Amino acid sequence: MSTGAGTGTAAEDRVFAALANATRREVLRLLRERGPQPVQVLADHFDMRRPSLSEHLKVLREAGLVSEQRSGRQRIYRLEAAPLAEVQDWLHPYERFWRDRLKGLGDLLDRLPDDDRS
Amino acid sequence: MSTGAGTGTAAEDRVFAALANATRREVLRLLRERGPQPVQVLADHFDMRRPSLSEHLKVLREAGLVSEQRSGRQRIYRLEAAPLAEVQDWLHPYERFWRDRLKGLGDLLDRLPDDDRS
DNA sequence: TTGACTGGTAGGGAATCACCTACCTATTGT
DNA sequence: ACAATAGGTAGGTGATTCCCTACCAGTCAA
Repeated sequence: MSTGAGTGTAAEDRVFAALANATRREVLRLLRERGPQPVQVLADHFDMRRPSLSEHLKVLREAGLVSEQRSGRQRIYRLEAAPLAEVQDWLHPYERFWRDRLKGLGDLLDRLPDDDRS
Repeated sequence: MSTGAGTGTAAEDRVFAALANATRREVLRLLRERGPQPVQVLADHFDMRRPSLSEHLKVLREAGLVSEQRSGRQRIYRLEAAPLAEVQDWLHPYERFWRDRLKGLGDLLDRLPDDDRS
């Protein structure tokens, strides 16, 4: 609980809300695939005015998904993946549901709670 | 790509949008921990009128995250975890970013694109 | 210092969201 | 048939989202 990871609070909410928008997910993909980039380069990929992208970047920043580093008059945005690790943590308890289902015994487990063994 | 998984389309959008709401995430948790349940039992856990919960269930249904099975006058909702597997697939290419960062060589990788090796 | 450039903030508008109160349908029990 | 129960749909409202057009602040180059 050092970083407040996976507690199900406001931080979690901000991350999921940030990921709810396709433009913002695309920004994350660009930063992942092309490395850190200034705003304008990012903006070239979208059919959208720059101020709108700036607001998306703000949402991502407040969710901790990107960081900015000033370099002259540019702001270089960089992917910060740590909150995505928390999403994976959130996802983890669901994993056996799709795994088990693939093995064909999902129906049995679906009818059973899982908190007995937690 | 058989089920249209992870293509970055409307289906993906519906799943992320569904997960953006804390009430809906809580519904998923309840279905996971307690197994399939009728609407009313789910509704007891929320400070919200039943019609509102019904709409949340509709969003979850249209995202493929729950299914309903009619049993008399009840509707039993069940967790459908397959779309969450797609979220995990979406998450996967980001994984090395938080892993590598933990090892202290994140800065190097952050500055490099990753699509060369894809 | 003036002008170009980068990128954020202010404020507004249309659309969507999340809730509500009615109301409707279907099923079950008497 | 009638009343009660389960749960969805209709329609309305305030808040939030996502976009826009100005406009402002900081940096660099002449």
